[in-house]
Amino acid sequence: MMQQLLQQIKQFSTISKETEELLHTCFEQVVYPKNQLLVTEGTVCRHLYFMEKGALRGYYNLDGKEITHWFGFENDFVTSFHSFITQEPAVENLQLIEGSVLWSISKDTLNALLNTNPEIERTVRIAYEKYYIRLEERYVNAQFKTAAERYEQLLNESPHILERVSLGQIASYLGISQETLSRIRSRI
Amino acid sequence: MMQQLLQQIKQFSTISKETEELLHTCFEQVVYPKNQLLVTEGTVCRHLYFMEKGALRGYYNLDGKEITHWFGFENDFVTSFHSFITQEPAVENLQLIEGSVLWSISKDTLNALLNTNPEIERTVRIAYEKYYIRLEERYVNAQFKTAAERYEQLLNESPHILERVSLGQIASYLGISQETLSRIRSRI
DNA sequence: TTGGAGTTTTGATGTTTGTCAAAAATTATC
DNA sequence: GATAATTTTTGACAAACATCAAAACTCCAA
Repeated sequence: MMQQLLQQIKQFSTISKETEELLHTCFEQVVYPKNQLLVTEGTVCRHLYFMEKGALRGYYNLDGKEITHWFGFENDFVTSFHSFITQEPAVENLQLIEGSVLWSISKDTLNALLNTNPEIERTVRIAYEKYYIRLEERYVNAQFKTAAERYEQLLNESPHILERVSLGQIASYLGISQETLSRIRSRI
Repeated sequence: MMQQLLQQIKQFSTISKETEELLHTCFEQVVYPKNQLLVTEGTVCRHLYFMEKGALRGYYNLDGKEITHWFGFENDFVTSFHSFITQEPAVENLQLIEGSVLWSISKDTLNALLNTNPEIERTVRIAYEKYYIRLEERYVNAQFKTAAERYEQLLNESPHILERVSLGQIASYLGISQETLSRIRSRI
């Protein structure tokens, strides 16, 4: 039932049968429709989610425009990390862009797990390592490549994104205007 | 002697006297002159460093140009994180831009600590949380703010960087040409 | 199947930033 | 303290990208 989540966790670090049982009691399945907001700007995010199926975008408002700064898909752990970690109000919104199946765990429950189970502490530590270097890569791309290069990289490495997300949101994610992205596409 | 390092560690998570003793035996002080390379592109980075005093930059080569993508200063843990975590060859160089005092721990030693001491696992997990949200913020700035905004933010939040790093390196860090940065400065 | 909302493309024009070259200022070295 | 090396600034022009407006395309619901 939550095989997919457990499989993903085991990719970070092996866990015992007992820990596996424990996790079963701590995650709760939630199913939400397209456009549902998972996290809302200004409110504290108290849950971490594992995305079993579906897609979402993180965006924030700048001068009346929505800036999409990341996407989440199958097998991603998603939340407003800043808010979830610090328990300060989120500065971003997380919106489902497809009807989605998620597994939810609260901050309190996760903290209790971290306090009592070293295997989980280890798993989370390793997960952060992976997410850190993934973000680092994204940062270098964002800062030091041209719009066309960033688009081509997306095309090569994450073609699924392009099929599931509107052009305007991808342009925003790449940090360029929709018109510029359209022109880049027409000349590739 | 390594008070500064221990103090920084305790900001992440409290540790017992025994763990503190243990850490004493695992970190080694190193002193390097300005311009020394701490990590070299193409070689695997086997050490994590804590910077007690000094400054460094991370850069990589792109089309014959050196792109500086981050700086490290006092109280930062520094390494080529991608290489240190994956033990694959580094794609970047870390160069001291001042004579520096660092505390070094090898990947093997750290792994041994992580395997035997849950307090350290916890501390590292929390350190990653902090470093993750710090990087996330840097990412959003890089992608969605103008060059002038990024410079002003640097001016407000990290004026020490500007005093210790050359204009060319700051321009590179901001993702703009040196000439553009010079012009931004002249009109502020 | 058709009207309309939403999305994508195209055109014209302006702004920002990059590049190349040279001058000015600063710093290092003897 | 004079000279060389490096860093920073300035100028002229080119390229990349944004903005505004309108046209073309998609897609779904009545």
